[in-house]
Amino acid sequence: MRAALATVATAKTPPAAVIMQGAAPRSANEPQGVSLRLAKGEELFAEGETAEYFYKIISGTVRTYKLLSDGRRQIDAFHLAGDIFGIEAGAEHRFSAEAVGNATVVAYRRSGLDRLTREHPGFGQQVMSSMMRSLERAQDHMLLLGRKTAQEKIATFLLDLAERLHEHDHFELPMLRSDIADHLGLTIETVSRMLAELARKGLIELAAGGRSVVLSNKAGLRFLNA
Amino acid sequence: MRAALATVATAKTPPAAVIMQGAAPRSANEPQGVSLRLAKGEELFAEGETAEYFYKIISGTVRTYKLLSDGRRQIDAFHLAGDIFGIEAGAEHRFSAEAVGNATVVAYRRSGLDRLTREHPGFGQQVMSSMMRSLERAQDHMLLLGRKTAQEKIATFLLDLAERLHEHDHFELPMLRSDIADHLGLTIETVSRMLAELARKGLIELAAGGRSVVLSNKAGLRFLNA
DNA sequence: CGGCTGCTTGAGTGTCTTCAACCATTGTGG
DNA sequence: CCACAATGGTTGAAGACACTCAAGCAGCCG
Repeated sequence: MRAALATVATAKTPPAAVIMQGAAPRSANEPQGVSLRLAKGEELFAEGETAEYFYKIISGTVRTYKLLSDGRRQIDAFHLAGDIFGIEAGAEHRFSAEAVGNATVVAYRRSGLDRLTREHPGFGQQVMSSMMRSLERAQDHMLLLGRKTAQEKIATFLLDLAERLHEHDHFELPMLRSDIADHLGLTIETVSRMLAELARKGLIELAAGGRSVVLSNKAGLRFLNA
Repeated sequence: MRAALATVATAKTPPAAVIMQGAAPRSANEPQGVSLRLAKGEELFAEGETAEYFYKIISGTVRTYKLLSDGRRQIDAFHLAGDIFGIEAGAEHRFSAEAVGNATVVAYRRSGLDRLTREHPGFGQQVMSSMMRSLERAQDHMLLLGRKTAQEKIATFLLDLAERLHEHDHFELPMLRSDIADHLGLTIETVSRMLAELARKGLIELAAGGRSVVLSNKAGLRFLNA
């Protein structure tokens, strides 16, 4: 899935060529970063690579995931506009990251993080609280993965996504069924069936090849949220 | 499960009576805390409560967990000696915490955390890196919950526990089958069956009412770890 | 000794998966 | 401009893995 280096921006070498494409926002509280355009499916970094940068999403969606040796995949999170991800305690990235669709991100040098948070306290807050939120999301997700039924998983996922996209009751799914499946610990068939079932029950409406979702009965969905 | 307040120490009111019981270690880098003795099953705090303190384990094991409305439980982590837990981004605890067996912890006022990390930089590091480790553990655990088979879950769990207990190949399980089940997203019967199966295959040995475990073939277990 | 708690084991069931076919949409080349 | 391949999604039938229900066992404590 590593995108051809010939495309828009090469994820592996942010510097030079790309730095021109988009200037990073440079307010008082925001340090300088390098803007990157990612094509659909393009890889930002892979598990085990040295973590030189961490990232903030400007637009689009990025998935971070881990693989088992036989190819089973767990997507631990979808990162949306404004989210920060890729900060590591150790030297290496502990998961891989790819753009779900076309996306724009800003890359910040990890090496400068200490100094950076000192010089831009607001940004430091942002990084810290983003890590906290990651942890909280991970904890909620463990409950989902370990103890919720397929239907509850889908209901929770849709409600959560609507909120994070700042949409009330209608939005487009940025990701494929296979992404949703690997995020919720299901198969694509089960995802499809559960969506169909929620639609049959009148809790949601599906359209546009199953990518457009209307939450027609949020209370009903929340009930499934247990 | 909230322990009777008559027992050793009352988890809900650390101050006064308890502060005498054990003095917190007071090195240059470690701020003052209040030492608490917890009886088996005693509750430290509950989901939704105001987070006044966070904790560091001196001895024993503490489980943190979330519940669904119908009682389904997900134990997100077991905390062992040296671990720090209970730090929250918001005002409230986002999960509940109980002692698995008898345990000793030190409680630190959360309100002083900012100042605390400034005055005791070493301790600040400890808190930060402990949060990072929590996040990493959570990410690994999501992979386990979402994509591993029952047998793989048990193998991973045993290897991980041995490492964290600083044991090579023999240790006592501090927790019940029901705790293991709720941590791994299984039932107690499946936990029991998988342990029996690993024993039958010669990868582990069980004794002492199933609480004593010997890892007789770690390579074999690691293979199941995928 | 008897009752309690925790663990094990067996039989049957169900939820989700696997395997497979089919359909819809999109993009490409003749 | 249409044919056709490719990708993504749906639906059905069969199967498997883990769950539920149930009984029995072991260790522990009063």
